[in-house]
Amino acid sequence: MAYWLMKSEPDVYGIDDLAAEPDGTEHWDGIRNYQVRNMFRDQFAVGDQAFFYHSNTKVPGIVGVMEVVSTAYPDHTAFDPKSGYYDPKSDPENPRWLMLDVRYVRHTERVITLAEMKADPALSEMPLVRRGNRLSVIPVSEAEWAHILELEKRHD
DNA sequence: GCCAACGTTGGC
DNA sequence: GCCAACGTTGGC
Repeated sequence: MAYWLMKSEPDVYGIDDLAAEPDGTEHWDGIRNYQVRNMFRDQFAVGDQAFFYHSNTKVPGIVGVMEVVSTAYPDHTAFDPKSGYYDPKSDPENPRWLMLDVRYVRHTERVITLAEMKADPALSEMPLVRRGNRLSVIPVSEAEWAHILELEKRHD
């Protein structure tokens, strides 16, 4: 089983939106980056766990946990000219972009902020805290996953 | 709102 | 196939 961190802007789609979905399940669409698409295609498996991360917000950080509940399949928003994610170079005969389904597991007890993860030597190898990283889906090692869950229990 | 970093596009 | 221009991401 693998672990992931998946970013979303709370103004667009946040952890509360996922929690409110029927069965807490929704597709993770709109990925338009080849590295992420390849991770979806080659590395994601049903049962994987993922952190829900709020980006582009006042206090960026991890706000929840979710579970991967499907393998990757074509992202239909790419076929829809009315969608903000429309990509004329993707068509149903030869889909360029993929999405998959995730299910809400829980909110974290508190926001585990980017600032504290950056300051933590145990997490210094995470692409999340590395300069210039722009991926919206990031692999997390088992050790990092466990460490972040420990961080969650710390309260100042 | 600014801007650094980086991916993509397209002319040549 | 190079690379400048452009667009996007996302922290601050």
